[in-house]
Amino acid sequence: MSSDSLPPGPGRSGPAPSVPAPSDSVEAGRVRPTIGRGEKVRTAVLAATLAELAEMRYAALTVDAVARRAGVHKTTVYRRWKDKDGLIVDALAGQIAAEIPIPDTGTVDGDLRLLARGLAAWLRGPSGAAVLAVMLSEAAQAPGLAAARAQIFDDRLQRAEPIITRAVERGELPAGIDPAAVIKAVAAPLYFRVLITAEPVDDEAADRSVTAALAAARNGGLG
Amino acid sequence: MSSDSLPPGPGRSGPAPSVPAPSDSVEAGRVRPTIGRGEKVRTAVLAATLAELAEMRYAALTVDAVARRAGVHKTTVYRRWKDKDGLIVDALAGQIAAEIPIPDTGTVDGDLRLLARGLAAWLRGPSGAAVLAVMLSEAAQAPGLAAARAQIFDDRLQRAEPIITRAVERGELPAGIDPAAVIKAVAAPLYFRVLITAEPVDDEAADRSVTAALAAARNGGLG
DNA sequence: GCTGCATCGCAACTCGGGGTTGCGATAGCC
DNA sequence: GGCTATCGCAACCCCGAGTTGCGATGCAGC
Repeated sequence: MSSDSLPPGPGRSGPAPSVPAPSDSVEAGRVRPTIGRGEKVRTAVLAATLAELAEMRYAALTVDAVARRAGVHKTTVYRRWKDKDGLIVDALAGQIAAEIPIPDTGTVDGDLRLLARGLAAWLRGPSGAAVLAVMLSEAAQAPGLAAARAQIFDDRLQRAEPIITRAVERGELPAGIDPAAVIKAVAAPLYFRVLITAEPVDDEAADRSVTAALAAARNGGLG
Repeated sequence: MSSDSLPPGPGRSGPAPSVPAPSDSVEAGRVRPTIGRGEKVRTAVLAATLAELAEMRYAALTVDAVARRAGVHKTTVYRRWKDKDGLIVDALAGQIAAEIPIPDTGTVDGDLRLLARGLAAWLRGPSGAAVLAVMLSEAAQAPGLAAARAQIFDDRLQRAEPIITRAVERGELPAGIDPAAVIKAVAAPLYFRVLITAEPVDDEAADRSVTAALAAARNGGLG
């Protein structure tokens, strides 16, 4: 399956192998930056992958369709990415960076409300759909994806926790509360709606989840 | 390669049509006067499907493997079920009947705690894994599965709501509360753990979700 | 026990998607 | 304008979803 497909990042430099050795994973070890044609192909294919993925049907995604959509030949895709999983992981890696904004309005209510609405919007959008489609597909077994999964949710959680710690400092929430538990309590109903009940994930749903989470948090239900 | 987890067993599912209609909806085109050999094949294939489903991911399930496991030829499977999706829907229809018990202990706390623990056990077990694997796969687009999904979760929800209405009558929870919201507040964190954070879904997690849901419910967070 | 019919086993097939290979065409950089 | 990496292309392999025709067999009823 997929194996390592690390996002290239800003600085990469592959030493020798002109002909991609098998260890030359996905596309990280490009010999030269090749900013000309190569990068254009790369972004086009990645965008096409996300577009196909946004249709929420992971298994229905064919490499040939992605290639055609990107105006590229199937072989070219396989020359740059090890396999379908690698391509998807790489495409999603870009989406992971597009984080949900962590607000700082001065009150927990405001912060959580904005956070929840941001999460709801993300879940509603093509990016969230694509990430969820892959995360919950059988491809989630792939090691690269397991890491990406942790990267998405844990990092996102960690970035949101200051909302709660600030609230505790302000006296809005009781000390001894578990920040992560509060964030999860906000997020869980929204994921639940998307994945299980197929109810709409709108601002109203976001607000309700915040209300419930705060009610629980203020009365010892969390932490 | 672990052994089959769900043998048809000495339990139910005799010749009596305990699960009558839903199966026929899938392969309605076929007349079925067969009660002798046919039923044995049917239960064997269905059990094999569940077993494969529980230990593998959805997309890795091959009809050939199911047939071999059931001691049957692939053609026979296709003669009884329209396609792979139909087979899976049918297999899961039997699992839907295996409900999570709805307790009645006399207190909301007790009821919800048992309910949550039952749900957690189901999510942990092969049946829950199989249902979730299919529900969240691309097969969820299939019309039969959309119906099955609603059947599973909505019916289950409706059966659990009396827990809350009883609690309101006893004065344990404020009137005007939304019973469905409370049940969902109990369930959502457990699904969240299974699907997103991959945290264990044990009795402790179940209890925590109940505590949070009740804290929210008693303080106007739900309803 | 024997026969008739439904069902099952089997092999051989089509179709499509994943993934590979060799070669020729081309576009970018120097 | 040349050099070389990259791309397009066609042809190929492998495997799993479904299909088909035919022969074998189990299960009635007699």
